[in-house]
Amino acid sequence: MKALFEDLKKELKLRKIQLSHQRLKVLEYLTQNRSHPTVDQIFTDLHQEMSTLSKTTVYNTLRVLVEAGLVRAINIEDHETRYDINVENHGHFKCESCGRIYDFHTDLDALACDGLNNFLIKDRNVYFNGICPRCR
Amino acid sequence: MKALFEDLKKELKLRKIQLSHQRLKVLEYLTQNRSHPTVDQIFTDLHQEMSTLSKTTVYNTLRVLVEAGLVRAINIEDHETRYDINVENHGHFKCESCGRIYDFHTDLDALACDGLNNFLIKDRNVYFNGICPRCR
DNA sequence: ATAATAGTTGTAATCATTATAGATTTGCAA
DNA sequence: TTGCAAATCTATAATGATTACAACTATTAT
Repeated sequence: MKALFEDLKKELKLRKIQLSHQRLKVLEYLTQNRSHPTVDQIFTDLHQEMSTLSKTTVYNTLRVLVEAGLVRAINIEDHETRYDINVENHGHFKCESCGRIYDFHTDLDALACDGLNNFLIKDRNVYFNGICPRCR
Repeated sequence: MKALFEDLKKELKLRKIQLSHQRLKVLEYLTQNRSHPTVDQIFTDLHQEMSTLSKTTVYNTLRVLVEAGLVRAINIEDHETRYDINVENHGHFKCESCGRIYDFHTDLDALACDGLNNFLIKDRNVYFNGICPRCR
């Protein structure tokens, strides 16, 4: 199911998280830009139409959204965190050549993992690296 | 199979990578400290016995070892890379409470992944987050 | 309406990592 | 062995993403 802006707004209301103008804009941006943007990309784009927006606010908002479980942080790259509105079960592939990050479907719950009895698993991430078809 | 220091040395020789004193020390450290140390931990510990060691050398050495495929970089945390001498098929679990990183066995190759036809997969990482048994 | 709380902003600080340049060591040929 | 080029190491400076902070603004509750 694609996460819809209106549904996400309801979700935030339910959790008693204030729907400020800035937060809604960031959330809307993420629903419209599913290419796993960085903070800088989000900030730069939104700054065009909201000249008073602060980068700190983008950081704060993303932290709130991640904590609320509406957004997923991707650390497939060592140096810069990316954000994904899609929190469903899926993996990420990063092309070493062009840097693009692709989603792929995979069933993480089906992944057998010995040695994690009695562990409380809250979050699962699968990151692959390699070369994408366009770059081969 | 546990990676043994002597075998790793041979592997480096085969690949024509110089076995400098510093590189061997870092490699030996990793075989003896399998708790996924950070650069800072490696540097601080080795600095005790090699007072002239530079942190830059630790960074350079780790890059060489990762490129040679002898060491795996772990980016389960956003802010600091950890290093693992174990490059076999396994996943990492990070406890949100105590910060410990656990290995767990899992067969990544068996992970079905739709949408990656024609992708050249070079590396697979699985990161889980949650609470470990000690902290529950 | 007013006070208290939450959110935003801009700047400064932090901190892991990388760049750089000079010093040292190593490998190899004469 | 000697000498030289290439590789490695070291110390310091620079970079750049993220966080801390303090003042300001908006929202909520009484």
